[in-house]
Amino acid sequence: MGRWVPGARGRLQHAAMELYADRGFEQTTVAEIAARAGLTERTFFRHFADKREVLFAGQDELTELVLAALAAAPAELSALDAATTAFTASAELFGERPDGPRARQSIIDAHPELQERELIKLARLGSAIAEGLERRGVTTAAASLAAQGAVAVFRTAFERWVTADDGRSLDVCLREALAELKKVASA
Amino acid sequence: MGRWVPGARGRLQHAAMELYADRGFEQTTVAEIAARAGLTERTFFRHFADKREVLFAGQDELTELVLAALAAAPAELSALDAATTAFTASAELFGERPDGPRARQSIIDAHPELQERELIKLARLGSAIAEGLERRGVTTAAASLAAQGAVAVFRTAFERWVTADDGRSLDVCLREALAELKKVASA
DNA sequence: CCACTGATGTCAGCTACTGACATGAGGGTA
DNA sequence: TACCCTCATGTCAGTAGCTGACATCAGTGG
Repeated sequence: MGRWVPGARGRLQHAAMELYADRGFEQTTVAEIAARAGLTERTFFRHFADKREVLFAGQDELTELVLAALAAAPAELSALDAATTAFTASAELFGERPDGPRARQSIIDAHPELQERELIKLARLGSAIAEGLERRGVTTAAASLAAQGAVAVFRTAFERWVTADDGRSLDVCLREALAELKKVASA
Repeated sequence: MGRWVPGARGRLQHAAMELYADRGFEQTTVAEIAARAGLTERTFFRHFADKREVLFAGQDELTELVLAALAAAPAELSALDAATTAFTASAELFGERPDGPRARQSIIDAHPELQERELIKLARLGSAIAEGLERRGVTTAAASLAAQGAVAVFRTAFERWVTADDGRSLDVCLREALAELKKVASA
């Protein structure tokens, strides 16, 4: 057996989720999270840049998935269609049932500091998508607007998927939201 | 003459802008800002909730201006058109020349922590606009998407206005960006 | 047998932020 | 004039997020 129990990072994430959900983000200290994970505060900050980041560890994978899907999208799709469709690939990350994402999202929704972090992650994702669109030949301005539109569609779809009781897939929600955005923009 | 030099709040804002611009946001301590303004650290936190908020003091006025303009917009305008046009009223806040806003924006652009704050302010502005649209009879989903679209248009237009050398007005930039979004969404 | 690596622990320190209490000029009132 | 009340600011002590420097020691490879 090794010197340390393996999976420190995962234990920290798990402990943080539980404590943030139980007593709230501000009422939880990093020392408490570390203790619950059987580690020290210093180790927490070696795995995560700050107290919020522990909830956003999967974000980079999301970006990679979406970018790969975007690069693989048929060339004849419009910028907005391509970007939105690329989000379909994110289902691979979230899984079939929205239960897990729902728990995490309810923590974020309850704490403005966490919303700030989520927003900048989404903004960066949007910038990455815009770059991906430019690589497809879309002009800079159009790419930026299409990317922001796609992110708005994703947010809407994700919220609906997480909230809804019916078993609609994220994919279906994305298509619905995309259609609504197009309708809104052409009215 | 009073016990204190008046204008404490303004002095704090001014000192913070200068120091953030000079040595960067993280390298500036609140104690230094307060000292430059002839006050104490404690007083800084009585005027501003945290170290970032000092740069975002005018945000509430922006929201009020835009909401008022939205309420006054002709009923026959589409949701997206109404929301975008409402941003025209913000010119009253920014002034004719982009020099002031440009300085502030370059500070924000250089510091992720400040971008986070800016993003949540914009998100809240978007939510407020969505509510305003619902009051005009737009459905919840369409209102949310139109509001996010309008915010994206505003961001694009604002950046262009602040960056550009030519003397294009914010108003013109808004119209351009709106046309581009519509084009992107209908392609 | 030894040197090196790398995840973790320990410790000291800075700074953002907060609560509790003190201060004292301005202004109103008897 | 004497009194008191308000309220922006000061003072002080304390919590907690976060960092740098250094120590520890199982595993690994030579």
